[in-house]
Amino acid sequence: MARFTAGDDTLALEAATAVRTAFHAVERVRAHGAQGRGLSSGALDILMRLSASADDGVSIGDLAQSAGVSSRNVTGLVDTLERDGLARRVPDRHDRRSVLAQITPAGRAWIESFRRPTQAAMAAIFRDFTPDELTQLRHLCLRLAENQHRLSRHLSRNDGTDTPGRNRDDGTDNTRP
Amino acid sequence: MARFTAGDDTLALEAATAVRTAFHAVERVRAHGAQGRGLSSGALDILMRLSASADDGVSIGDLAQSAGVSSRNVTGLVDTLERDGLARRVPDRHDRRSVLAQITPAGRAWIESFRRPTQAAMAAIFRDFTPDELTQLRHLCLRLAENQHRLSRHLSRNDGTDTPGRNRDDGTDNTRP
DNA sequence: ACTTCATTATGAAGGACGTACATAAATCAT
DNA sequence: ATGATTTATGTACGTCCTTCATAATGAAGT
Repeated sequence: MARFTAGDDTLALEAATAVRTAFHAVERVRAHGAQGRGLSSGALDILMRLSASADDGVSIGDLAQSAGVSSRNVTGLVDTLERDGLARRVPDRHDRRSVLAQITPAGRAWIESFRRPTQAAMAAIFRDFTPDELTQLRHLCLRLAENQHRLSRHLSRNDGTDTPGRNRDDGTDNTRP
Repeated sequence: MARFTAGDDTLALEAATAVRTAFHAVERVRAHGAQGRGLSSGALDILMRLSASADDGVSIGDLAQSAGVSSRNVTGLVDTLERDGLARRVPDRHDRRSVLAQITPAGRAWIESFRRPTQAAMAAIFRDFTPDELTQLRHLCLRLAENQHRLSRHLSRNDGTDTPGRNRDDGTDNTRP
């Protein structure tokens, strides 16, 4: 399905479209699996990152950078998690501007109980994928993300605006007018 | 990045997260490439499908089914395309309930001029992917989508509600309370 | 010490996607 | 002919994500 045009350089476009379709597919199944549990995909992403990180928390900016979204967005997602008691905010004792987000015990419990149905859903959607194929898919996707990161860094560096400054950017186009 | 927990059954979860990240990466680059052109990802998806289909148009429902989203959503996206003059609605002479969406010459022109910058962007984000890897990625993603489709069909069939009817569903959970 | 610039998180506003439910028109089934 | 079903869409809503503006804090130069 969706062959679109028959070119040879269309390969990348087709792959991109396929990634989009796959994302929607995963999202749909995940939403169904976590039904009632009511954590949306963005919030879940952040919660997983918190769960994987050190216990003293991660700053909003670092979360934004690793998730590849704007920091404003992460603020909102952490709001959601905090409202549900799955995460908390603590001040950063080294930089009082910064806010560290931590996962709470309730958050860990949530993940634990969330693991089973979600993994069932994932097992279903990844039916007859071999472990090799899984790792391959994961590897390709992460390379994609890495390329994007490098690319956006490159773009934001010489994008006309002659900001010679540091610009340790998070991959977001926040620098554009 | 994002190893999360060290299990063996976590592989699927990691792959799913990677797909999500890859999707965001592609979206970001695509948005940058089409900057000013202002077609959002959903609308673009529909436009591509229209461009690939027969000239007499595709019904809203068929579009929804193939794109894997609700038909209401497609209605909105076609609204957008129509407002921009890239698509038009024509009545279906065989079924007067149905509405066929067609791509307009302006739509084709848009795609033509959109092809170059977007392919440049895609080439950039797929840097150092071999053609084999591209097709592999595409293949894996489409298998994912196919699994989801089958899965949701299966779920909606015996989901408690004893609708013995035909239920030629589009993969959406429209049947749920 | 004071000023100036950079960064951090967040408030405010908005666009887009996507969903569920309800509705009108048209078709199908009996 | 009557009732059920399908089709698209109106209405209402939630979430994600963005940009711009702002207050608090840090860093650095004079």
